[in-house]
Amino acid sequence: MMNPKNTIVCFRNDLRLEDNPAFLFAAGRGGGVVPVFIWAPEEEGAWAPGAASRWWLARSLESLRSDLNKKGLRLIVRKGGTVKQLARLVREADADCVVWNRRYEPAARKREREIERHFRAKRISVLSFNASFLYAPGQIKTKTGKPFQVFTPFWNACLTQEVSAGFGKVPSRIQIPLKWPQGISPDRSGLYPPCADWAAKFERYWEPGAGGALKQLKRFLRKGLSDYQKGRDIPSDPGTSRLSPHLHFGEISPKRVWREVFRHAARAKKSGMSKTAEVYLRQLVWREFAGHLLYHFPETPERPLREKFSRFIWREDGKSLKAWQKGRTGYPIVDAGMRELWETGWMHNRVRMIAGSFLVKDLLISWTEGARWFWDTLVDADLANNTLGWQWVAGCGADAAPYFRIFNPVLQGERFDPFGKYIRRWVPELSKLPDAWIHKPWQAPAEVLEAAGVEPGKTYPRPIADHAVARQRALAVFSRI
DNA sequence: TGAAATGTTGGGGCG
DNA sequence: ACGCCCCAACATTTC
Repeated sequence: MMNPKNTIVCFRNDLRLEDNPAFLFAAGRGGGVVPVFIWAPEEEGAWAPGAASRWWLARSLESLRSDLNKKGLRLIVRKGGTVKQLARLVREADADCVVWNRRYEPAARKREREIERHFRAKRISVLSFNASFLYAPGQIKTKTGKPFQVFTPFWNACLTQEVSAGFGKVPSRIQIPLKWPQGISPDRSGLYPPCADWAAKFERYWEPGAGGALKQLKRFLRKGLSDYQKGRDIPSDPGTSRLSPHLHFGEISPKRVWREVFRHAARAKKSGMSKTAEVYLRQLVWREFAGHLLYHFPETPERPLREKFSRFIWREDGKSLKAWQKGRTGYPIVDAGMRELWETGWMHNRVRMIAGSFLVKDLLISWTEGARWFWDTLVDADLANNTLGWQWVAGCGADAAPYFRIFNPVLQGERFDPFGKYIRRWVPELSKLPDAWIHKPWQAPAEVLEAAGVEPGKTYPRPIADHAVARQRALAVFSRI
């Protein structure tokens, strides 16, 4: 057999070297390895990466580039037209094989089929792998072969299947191609968001890249996991894993997370899966469920899964939408969440549900507006997770909250932020209010407000909707479906 | 991965 | 000592 020529590894949402099947395949194949990243947002349809995602991506690519350099490899960044660029790279790098890890979003799958068709016709081998899920989308099915639409049976079905082992260590020596194709630097590719000031703040909160992902996992295992069941619901505490952006960009593999959580919990508990580990792993499988649903129902980013909701008439209310986006609804827990999002590119999941419920049920504004805003501002923006989350809140998706499940922002605040720690951090103009009023400043006596320096309507907005009234309205409107 | 309305129970104040 | 009422506290139903 002839010696293999060079192999192109097309990086996508798998920005790591460990546990990366496409990269490991290329490294083990014998020829030189040519790592490339092609920036082609115009190929993502309506869902080109948002501003926060682009900030993360640019930083993560720098990290990947540096990790590759340590192996003597370069990262070739190209812009525009994935098929065209890959075809050029194959010629310029003298390659006979193109490999990648699959993405499962509808637009990405379409692109991958084009790549396969193009190269098969040219006798270039193409090979792709699942690196982003524990179970490849499409793998988990009901007994009748249909996709699950309820989480718990999906979870049970997952548990009957072994999570396959990871993909092994990166070899210490990787063959380098004789000549490198030209690339551009990521900052010339248009990745950086237009408003750099806004994204600059993110530097304080995140470390994109495989190194940062691993650090975050270790931190979570050390500090968050043992009290996860309670801690995950307290938005003022660092009780959640905060792995979502790292997982989205594939800086760490879910298999590795699964393995390490399992091992850590087993060591602490002698045998079996401890309760707290199970609660976390369930969350990880919610991510699987989201990927699975988007795979089987590719139209759901734009349309409700449950048909009946298509004819629901949402309110058009630009003013309220703006107030929600800016964290000026007058409901402290909602505003704190929206401001945390704007400041850090992330929001605690408990607060995502509260803020989402407020938009959809209290304001009767379409979940797609919420999804669009999150898409642009979240560093962990992920089409599958975002779609599932918003359809869940609106009650129009799989295993969704029933229409009458409406969050009361005051009660939720009092239950999950009893001492107002989260509010005081993100809504500082209320910080001097006593705990008893911090979640409902409009009810506070005048002297309390004055002592705290709060002037309703001036220093902090009055509620833009009366929750009790809004709840009745939502019940009336939703019950018609 | 709610909240409000409604129903039930049991202790204690009081005539 | 007894029955009546009030109302927390908890449970169940309804939206």
